[in-house]
Amino acid sequence: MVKIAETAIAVSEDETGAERFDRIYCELRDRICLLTYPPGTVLSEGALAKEFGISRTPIRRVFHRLEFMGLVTIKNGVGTMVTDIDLKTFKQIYDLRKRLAEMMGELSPVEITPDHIATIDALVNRTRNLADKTGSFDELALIANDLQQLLSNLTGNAPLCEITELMYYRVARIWYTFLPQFGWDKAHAGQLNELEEIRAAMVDNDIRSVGHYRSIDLQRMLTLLGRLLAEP
Amino acid sequence: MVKIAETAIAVSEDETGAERFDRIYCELRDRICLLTYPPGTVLSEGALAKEFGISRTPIRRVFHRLEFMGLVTIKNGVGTMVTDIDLKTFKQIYDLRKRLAEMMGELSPVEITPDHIATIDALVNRTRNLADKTGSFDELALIANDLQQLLSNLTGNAPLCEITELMYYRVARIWYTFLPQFGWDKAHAGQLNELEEIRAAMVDNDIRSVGHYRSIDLQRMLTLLGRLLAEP
DNA sequence: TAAAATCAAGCTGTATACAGGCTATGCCAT
DNA sequence: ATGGCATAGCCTGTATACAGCTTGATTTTA
Repeated sequence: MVKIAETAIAVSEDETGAERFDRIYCELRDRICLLTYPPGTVLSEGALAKEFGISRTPIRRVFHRLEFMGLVTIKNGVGTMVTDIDLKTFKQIYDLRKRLAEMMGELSPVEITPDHIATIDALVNRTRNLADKTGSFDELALIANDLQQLLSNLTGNAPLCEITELMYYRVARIWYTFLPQFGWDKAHAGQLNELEEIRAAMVDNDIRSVGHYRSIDLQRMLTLLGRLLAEP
Repeated sequence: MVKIAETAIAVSEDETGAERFDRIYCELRDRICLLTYPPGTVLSEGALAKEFGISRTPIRRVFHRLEFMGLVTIKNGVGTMVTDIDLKTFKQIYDLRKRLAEMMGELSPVEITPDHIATIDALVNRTRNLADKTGSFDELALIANDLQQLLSNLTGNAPLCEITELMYYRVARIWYTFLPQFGWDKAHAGQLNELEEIRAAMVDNDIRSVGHYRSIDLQRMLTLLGRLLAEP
């Protein structure tokens, strides 16, 4: 979760080692994706160890995972730096994600349950409630994260889930960077539209269409981005 | 194997930390993929640390990477065990690899250079030389590894390379397990055929066909496997 | 005899001290 | 004044001792 305060509160007494690892990993990942740590930020093992009240060892493990996810670069003697993604790679990943989204409906799709519908309904409502809260890009990003997680669960092909998630988090903050440039109304309307389209497809138990809409939305992002880069 | 002796010799004096990490990582990965460590094998940090003449710390880092690659499972208090892949997951990954192979020719394909041709020629020759060396499944597997690496370099889409490689190594040993059941002649002829088809496509600078042939070969493997499982 | 509790041995997880690498600052020589 | 160099301070990398967990054998008890 994403809010730091909440996370701190949520720490249970009898937390196991793996749980703590996941908690800290998600925490740092979200800080990077929400630009709390913008690209170029130097993360110190020692400082974070002190913040979380543990030693450097588990923090190092989290760092190595973040490095594997492509979110940081670890350099001996220098530090651990939040990566910056160039536009070329960004486009490549979006191309890839478009294809992966379409696969979602084709490789081992799962039956859609009322739980799934309830989840997407909640996301639609959260987004609707943001209609007049101009500039709530953070909340928009959190909804996008949850949508990604929901869509991940719509295929029984576990490796495809993994890969989709990997690519999502690798570019999430770049998307977040450009969000304000689209303007609040456009960004909000776009996301609401995608959510409603996906919801409709889910109600019809038509996962192929879900993937199709997702793919269209990724293409839309690429088009918008290209226009933004051409204008100035 | 990756013979231990050779590896030991190959260690240069001024090896950097990252280089040593890669060396040990590749070594253990290959031992797992070539079934030197069959599924279920328990790997001990202490034992391997002693073998490589270092402490447990860097070995642990390698273990965590292997876990991320899906090749081992680390359990606190128990040990680090080589994973076993069920057939369902195996099929899912092959389905995924088929799609990824086709993307190779579509997403940012690179220009094929004489170097690439030389590499594929060498692989074809190595395979031809195995014609009458019945049972050299190890060498066949090593050639397959090198082919995978070559194909990875035929797309400029780096994330696609990563993912393709990830999925390859995750099922490599399962493929290797079934190889003897196909019989030497069939296994050898199949691989030689794939290599020659891919070579021809590369000579024509037709990466799309390269991916297509690769995809066909993956499908052939799935079909053969299905037949094997149906017979007994 | 059988079931339950105990203990021992092995493993990974953590903390910590120390070694090694990088960088910037400041001094010294030119 | 400036270029080169030494050095201090930070960082990550490594080694190691210890804590915690799991499992299976052993002993105890009903």
